[in-house]
Amino acid sequence: MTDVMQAFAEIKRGAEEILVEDELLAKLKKGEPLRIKAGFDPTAPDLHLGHTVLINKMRQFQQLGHEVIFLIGDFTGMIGDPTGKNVTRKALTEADVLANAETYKEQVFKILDPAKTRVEFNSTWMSKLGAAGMLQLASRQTVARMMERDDFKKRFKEGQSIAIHEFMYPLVQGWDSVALKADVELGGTDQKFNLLMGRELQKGEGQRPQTVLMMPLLEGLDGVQKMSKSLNNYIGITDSPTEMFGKIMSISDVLMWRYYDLLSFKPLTEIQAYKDGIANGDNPRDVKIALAKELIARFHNEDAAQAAHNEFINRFQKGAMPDEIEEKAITTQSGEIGIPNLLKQAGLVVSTSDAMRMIKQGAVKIDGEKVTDNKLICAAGTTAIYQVGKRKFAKVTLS
RNA sequence: GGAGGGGUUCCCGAGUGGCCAAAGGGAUCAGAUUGUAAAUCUGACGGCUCAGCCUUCGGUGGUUCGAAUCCACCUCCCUCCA
Repeated sequence: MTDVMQAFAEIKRGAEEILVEDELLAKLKKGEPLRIKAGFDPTAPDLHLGHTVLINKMRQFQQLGHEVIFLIGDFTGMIGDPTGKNVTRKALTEADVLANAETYKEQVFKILDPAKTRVEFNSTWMSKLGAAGMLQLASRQTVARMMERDDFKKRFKEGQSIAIHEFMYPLVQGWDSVALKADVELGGTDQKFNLLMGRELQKGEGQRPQTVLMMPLLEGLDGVQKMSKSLNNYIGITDSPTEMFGKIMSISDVLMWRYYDLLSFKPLTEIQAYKDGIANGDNPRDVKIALAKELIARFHNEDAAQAAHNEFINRFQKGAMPDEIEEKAITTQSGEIGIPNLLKQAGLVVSTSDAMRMIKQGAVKIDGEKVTDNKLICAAGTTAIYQVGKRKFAKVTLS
C-alpha cells in the first residue's frame, strides 16, 4: 500500500493537473500495469528539452512497470493541431513519416527504455475508419462544444480563420484513446481539451475513461514564452555539448529552478538542498553548472559534460579562445580586402553594415587585438584568428 | 452576392503628403559590469565601395517638385448581412 502511495507521489511530481486524481489512485491500487498513452506530431522530429518534460514523465511510468505507448500522430499530422499558427500544412508522405518516426525513436530512446516502449501510428486505425466513419465521429460533438476550446474561442473572437477540418483534430485524438483503450493519457496543459475528448469518446464506447495527466509547458531560454523552435529559444537534445552548456548557463537564475523541477532526475530533497545552499551564500552559477552537466550527460555522456564545462571556464572565465575554431579560406580579388567584407565572408557578421557596427562597438579582434579602424585593409597571404564578440571566431586564411 | 475593416522594417505596433530608414515595445547583437552567455546599465539594430549613397511600408500603375501617407486596379486576410 505504501508502495502505491509512493508511486502516486512520484507521478504527481511536476504535473500541472490530473483529471481525475482519485480515479488514477484507484487504478494504481489495482496493481495492474496501466496503458499510458502520449501522442506526438510527426512533423517535428527535432526534439528539444520542452518535449522531454513529457517524455520524462513517460519514463517514470515505465520505471513503475506500466505500459507506455508512444503514439505517432501521422494521421493527425495531416490536420495539424489548431494552434492558429499554421492553418495549412503540407501533407507528409508516408516515407517522410517513417523517416521522422525513426528520428523520433533515436532521440526518445535516450530517455525511454526501448524494450518497454510500444510505438504506434494512429493512421493504423484512422485510415480504416473511412469517410462514413469520420462523419460519424464528427457527429459526436457539437460546434458549441468545440468553441469551448480556448484557442478556437480566441481565434474566433479575434477574427482569425478556423478551417472546418481543424475541428477534427480533437476528435481524432480522442478516438485514438478509444482505439488504444488508454488508461492514462499524458499531454501538455495546452492539450487539455483534446485530452478530455478522449474521456468522452471512451465513455461513449462503454470504456473506462482515461485519466488525464497534464505537464506544464516548459518556458524557453527567455523565460517567458514556451520553448519552441520557431521562437528560437530552445535547447535541442541533439545540440552539441558546448551549445547545451552555454544555453543552460544563459537562463536566468529564476528559470533554473523551473528547469530543475521539470528536467532533472534528481530527487526533490537534493534540489531543496541546492536552494538552501544558495540561501546561505552559494553561487547559483554552480548549481546551474550541475544542471547543465546532468543534461549533457543524459543526451551525450559524462565526458562530454566535463569537457563542455572545461571549455566554458576557459572561454568565459579566463577569456581564452575556444579549442576548435572553424577555418575559412577567403580569396581576394586584388590581393587585399577590407575588414568589413572579410568578416562578412567569414560568416562572422551578416552584412558589411553589421561589421561596421561591430567595429564601432569594439567587438572585433584580430588575434586578440581590438580593431578600431573600419577601413583596415587585410593583405593576402596572411592567416589570423578573427573574433566578433565573445562567441564568434574564425581562423581565416587570405589568398 | 452585398456592406465594411485591414495588409508598415524579425514580431507586435505607431505613422494619413515633405522634419521617415519610419515612434514605442519585444526579440536579437555588442560594450561595460559581474557570480554566469544570470541580473543591471549603455549602445546598436535595411543595404553598400559607410561622415556619403542606394533600396523598403501587400502588388502594379498614376497624381505631385515630393507618397508608407492621395487616386485607380489587382491580391490576400477579417467582420457583418445573405
